[in-house]
Amino acid sequence: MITIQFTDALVRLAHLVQQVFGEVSREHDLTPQQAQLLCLLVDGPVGMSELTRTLNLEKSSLTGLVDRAEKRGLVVRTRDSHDRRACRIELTCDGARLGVLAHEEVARRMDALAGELPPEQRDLLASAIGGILARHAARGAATLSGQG
Amino acid sequence: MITIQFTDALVRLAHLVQQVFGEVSREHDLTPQQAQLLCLLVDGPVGMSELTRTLNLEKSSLTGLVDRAEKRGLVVRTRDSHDRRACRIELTCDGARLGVLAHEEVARRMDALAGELPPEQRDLLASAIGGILARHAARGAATLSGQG
DNA sequence: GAAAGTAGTTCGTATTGCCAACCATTGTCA
DNA sequence: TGACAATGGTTGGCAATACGAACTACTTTC
Repeated sequence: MITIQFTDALVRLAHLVQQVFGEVSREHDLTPQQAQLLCLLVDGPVGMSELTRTLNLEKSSLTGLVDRAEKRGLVVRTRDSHDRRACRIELTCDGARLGVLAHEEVARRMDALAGELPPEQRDLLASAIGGILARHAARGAATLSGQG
Repeated sequence: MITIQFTDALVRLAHLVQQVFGEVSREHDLTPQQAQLLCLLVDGPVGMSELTRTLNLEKSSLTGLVDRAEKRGLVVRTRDSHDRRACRIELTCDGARLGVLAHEEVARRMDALAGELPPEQRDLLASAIGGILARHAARGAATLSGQG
């Protein structure tokens, strides 16, 4: 097994994921960003502010992304009943269909790529990544509360 | 330990890497794409065609990226001595400095995020990713030779 | 009830990325 | 040798992406 530098491995992996995501998006006539947005919304409507955090985007960038998705009939803006400034982004039927399709297809391909890994390595990989993500989340929270 | 879906884990990890890369780039007044380009060139000059494959970009997109990087004095185009159509993209001193800096800083942060992992998990992660990348490379080669 | 904060939008600008069309050079092969 | 395909890059036009600053509208705080 070739041993590559740890960081390089992560960076290349990220690049690979981007690539798979891009291919799948294109096959469904979506931009990668739109596909990402749809995938994020399959579990239910989300507000703009939360989306900017999840997608790590400036709010004006998100406005544009949602505008274009709405124009294509993939999502709709619904007013939030508790806060009249806020809105919730919700999938249309079309959007939901595409979101699920794209998500499944990406999962299928990533699974195919990881298919050779023995199951226990696979689980370990998932949990190791879970640890990294958790650490990053904690780090982010600490930074926000002034410990950075 | 929270168990997340395998694909989701990979996608989120990719997203995290993107984020770190973006932060570091910005701190050095680079766009993520420029930083990526510089990092790719630290080992020596590379031709446009090879770069399109590595970066998974259309050739015209790469022309633009290199144009802007050249305008900023980060890289230069040198003619290839064996093929008068081709050129090699080479770092300037400035570009090399920034490329190394960015690469080191990204590595530092990824290491920090992975720091809590026990060493054996870390190695496993690296080699598992290596396997995935190798599989993808093989798959790509097979596709190119008509077995896709 | 004024001031400060939060949720989103608008506007202007640079970058990214694709495609089709193109030029120049190199390779093929009849 | 000389046409013709293939390869390496560029150009031009276009849509999408992303940022920052300025703005509106609503909510919270004091």
